[in-house]
Amino acid sequence: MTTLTPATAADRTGVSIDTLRYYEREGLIGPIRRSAGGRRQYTEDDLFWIGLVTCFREAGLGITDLRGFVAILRAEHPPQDRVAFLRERRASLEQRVAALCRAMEVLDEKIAYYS
Amino acid sequence: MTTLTPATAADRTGVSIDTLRYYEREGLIGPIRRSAGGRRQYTEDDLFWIGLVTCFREAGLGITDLRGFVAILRAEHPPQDRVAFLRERRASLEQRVAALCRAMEVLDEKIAYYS
DNA sequence: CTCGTATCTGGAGCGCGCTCCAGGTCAAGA
DNA sequence: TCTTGACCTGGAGCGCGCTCCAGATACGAG
Repeated sequence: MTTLTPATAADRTGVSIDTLRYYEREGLIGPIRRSAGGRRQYTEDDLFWIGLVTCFREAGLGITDLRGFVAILRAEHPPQDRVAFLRERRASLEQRVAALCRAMEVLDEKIAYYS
Repeated sequence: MTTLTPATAADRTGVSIDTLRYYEREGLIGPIRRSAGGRRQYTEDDLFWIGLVTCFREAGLGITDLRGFVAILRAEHPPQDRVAFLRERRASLEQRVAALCRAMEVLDEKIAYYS
């Protein structure tokens, strides 16, 4: 199975090497497999997971939130706990969208005023 | 004209006194009128403006962004500049919404999977 | 084998957005 | 008048999310 160097993984994901190591330290990804000499070897699965993390980071979730997310998806929580957790997260994202929409309404109002 | 103490303004806006002073230092609000003794006297207009700032902060805009917003709305920029600026801001908010939607789609997928 | 580059680790540093603190001032009630 | 509490200022401190650094190690090219 082909693996990727940190540089390649960083390039493919758009996340810096330092940040990849930081995410790993924080338990958001990995632990990434190592070569005999200790160098990280990223797999395509790792990249996919990094993509998920990035997606949530871009949506504004904090590191702690993501740690919870990772824990839920990995650990042996009963399915209903997972669903409840995921719905909670979804609701908080909806609230963020609502806040954004309020701000956009204000902007639209100002735009209309100056147009 | 009736004015409000810092405590009341904080209470009415949901923004802490420290943060109100911080916003004022950063030029996001005010400058707030002072009493003879130097105490701040907030007006209803001030509260309205604080509400705007809060709205944008909740939408995730940074202090620097808001300073730009304030500058545009206050200063003598030509209307077309203002409109261009406001449209730019709106576009970046739309991108945030898009990022949130992507994250929500991932969540929905997981929710469906565990349901 | 040697060189040069990539990577490793632990820890320090940084920008943001507050938040808190010390030490002093103002003002309303007893 | 005296007390008490809200408020003032300047500046330090803090949590987050990286980002950078030093010094050591791995490893592919020549």
